[in-house]
Amino acid sequence: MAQPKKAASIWDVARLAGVSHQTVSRVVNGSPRVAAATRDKVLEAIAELGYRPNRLARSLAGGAAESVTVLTADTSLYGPEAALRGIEKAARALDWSVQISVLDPADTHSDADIIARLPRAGEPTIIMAHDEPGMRAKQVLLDQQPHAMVAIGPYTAEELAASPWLVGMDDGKAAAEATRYLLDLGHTTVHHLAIPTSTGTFGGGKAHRAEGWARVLRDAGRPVPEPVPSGWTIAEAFKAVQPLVADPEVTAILCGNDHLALATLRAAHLAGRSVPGDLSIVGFDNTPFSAYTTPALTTVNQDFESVGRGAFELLRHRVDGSIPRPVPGWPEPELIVRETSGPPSS
Amino acid sequence: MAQPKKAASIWDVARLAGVSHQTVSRVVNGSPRVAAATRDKVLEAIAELGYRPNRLARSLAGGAAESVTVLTADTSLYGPEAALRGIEKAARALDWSVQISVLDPADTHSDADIIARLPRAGEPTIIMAHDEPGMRAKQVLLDQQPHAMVAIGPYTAEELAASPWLVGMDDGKAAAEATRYLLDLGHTTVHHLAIPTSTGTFGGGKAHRAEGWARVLRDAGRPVPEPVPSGWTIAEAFKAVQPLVADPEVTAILCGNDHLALATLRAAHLAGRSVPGDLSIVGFDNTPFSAYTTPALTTVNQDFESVGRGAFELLRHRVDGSIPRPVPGWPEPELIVRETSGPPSS
DNA sequence: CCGCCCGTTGTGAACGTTCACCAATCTGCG
DNA sequence: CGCAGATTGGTGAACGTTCACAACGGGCGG
Repeated sequence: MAQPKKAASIWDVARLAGVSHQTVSRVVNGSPRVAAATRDKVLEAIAELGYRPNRLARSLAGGAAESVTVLTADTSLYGPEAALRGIEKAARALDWSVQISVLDPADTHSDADIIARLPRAGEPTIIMAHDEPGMRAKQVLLDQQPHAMVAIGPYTAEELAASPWLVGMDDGKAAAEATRYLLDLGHTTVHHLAIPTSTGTFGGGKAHRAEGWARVLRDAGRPVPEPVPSGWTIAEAFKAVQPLVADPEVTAILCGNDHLALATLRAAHLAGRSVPGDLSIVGFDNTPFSAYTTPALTTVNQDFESVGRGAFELLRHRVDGSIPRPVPGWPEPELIVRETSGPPSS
Repeated sequence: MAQPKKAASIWDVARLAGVSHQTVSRVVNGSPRVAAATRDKVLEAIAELGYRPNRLARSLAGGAAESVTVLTADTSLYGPEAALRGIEKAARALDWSVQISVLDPADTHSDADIIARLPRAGEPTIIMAHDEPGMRAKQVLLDQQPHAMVAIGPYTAEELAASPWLVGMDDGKAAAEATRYLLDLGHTTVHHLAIPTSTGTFGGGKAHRAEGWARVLRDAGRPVPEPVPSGWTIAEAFKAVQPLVADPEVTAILCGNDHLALATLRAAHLAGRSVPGDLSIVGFDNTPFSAYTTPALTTVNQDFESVGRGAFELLRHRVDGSIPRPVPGWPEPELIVRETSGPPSS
């Protein structure tokens, strides 16, 4: 076995089993309208030749897609990486193949560039990119193949209910919870080190982290400090957060994700401010390392892997109406209090 | 534009341009044997219809593959994740598509399972999995399609030279360098918190981290303590390393990667041992967070992204002989001394 | 002025599968 | 014993592309 010969096709199996190619196709696809005896013959031939159906030909001939393309902004971020993992797992369980395509802002200027990135028209696609090219890609897909796309992102329950192609969690609510927690601890206000958003440094939907944070402060009648914009990398965050940690008035910082929180922790340490004594720091995402920093990060747990799985299920439903619409089921974001948060020093 | 109509095919373009489908094919593939006037007509038709070649049909018809499958163990590990990023970037630049397939030990028992995981026979594949199913997958591929596969892993320069389908770095050498550094600092010996390997807790090739570590100790005539096996997760590492940090005799620990090092750092902190005063800790990989822990991790930098790019280039060369064999070009692993290492307290 | 060759274009057959239909063979019932 | 209806199987045409080869036209050498 295992010659470098050409792979067996459906015709080879048919010849060996003494049936037509169509019968083989039926057996392979588990059609009920084939006699048991015939099925056995075919199965035997399949085993003998080591036949495996050719995905390409299958899709070409208009069969089921059995393939997803994941359009993502950056696989080095924890969120997308975890969601991708969830998608891949779910896809693998059903024997779908997963394509990945990174939407680099550097070479994604026009809609044409985005269209060119799509492997083929109608290819089922999950998009998780909240930056500018990502939003544009979403729009393009929505125009071209709304039935074969799903977008992952931070959305409120209402937004999710309104758009059947959306999947995600309400980051705003989670950020609000974290902010309220810090306020309850006795902090006068909470500062925010923000991740980049699609529309600049601030804003986006109501479900964005910065929005939830600002909402709580406003509702509580507290001053709403200007959020400090950071890039995605820890190095950028470290630089951006300097003025914040240097300011003794600042007693609590809500960070856009755990990487930014780590940078903040480090910056605070170097600035000689004790955490949580002088300064409380709260992260976002519950990235695996966050339980093991010193002190351990207080953060908001997010089950991105489940969201990824949910996105895949929804996509399947949309692309093939016969599958029941999945009920979005994953844990709500949840604040995990560890060691970087506490009451202000007085 | 952007109707949900069916995508234009090569025939549609041909009809509109008033030429044959083959001529369109020639234009699309940049064949030189097409008159300029004809080419323009075709190009115009292409633009008007928004035609994009169908990858599936192209591969089916025996054209160039333009597609790689990455077989990996776990995308949540920094190494594979970074290498995948490198592969994806290189592939995207050439407009290849990237498929990803995770080799889960849980559902990869027999060779048949592995074969089933390959999208189609002859599909160019890069494999980066050093665990048991990974090794088996490598063997299967080597038997079936040696010309269309490349494996990434820790290999010595000799191993790399001997096997034209191998790509990687000599982790053993890097580990040796780190160990020697600790010895030079004055430590009597160095302990090792080891990542899982293909063959159990220890061993594998000469280029494995644990091998390089042990070699240096032996050569220096130092006691070679039993390496402490850890799983891949930080939680597992944290548990596994407890006896090590509790033992006052232990003054230096080389960790199999930065995640294990972070766990060790945390464990040492909780055990009341100061770092680097009582205990030196050295990590591996220079994971992005490692410069921002407190104290900052001394570690070994690895340019996995470049390795990934190199693997892709090699694969291209192997699958299409006309491309020049790439010279493996990426930075050697390099020790980065930060704050977690120092002389023993004595 | 004829034939040859080159540059250019067209024709037909793959590739491996599914889909829509049609044909043959059984079953059971009147 | 015949016939409707179910059950099972086969046939041919798609899908969108490339490959191998044949055909057309014009320029050039003899």
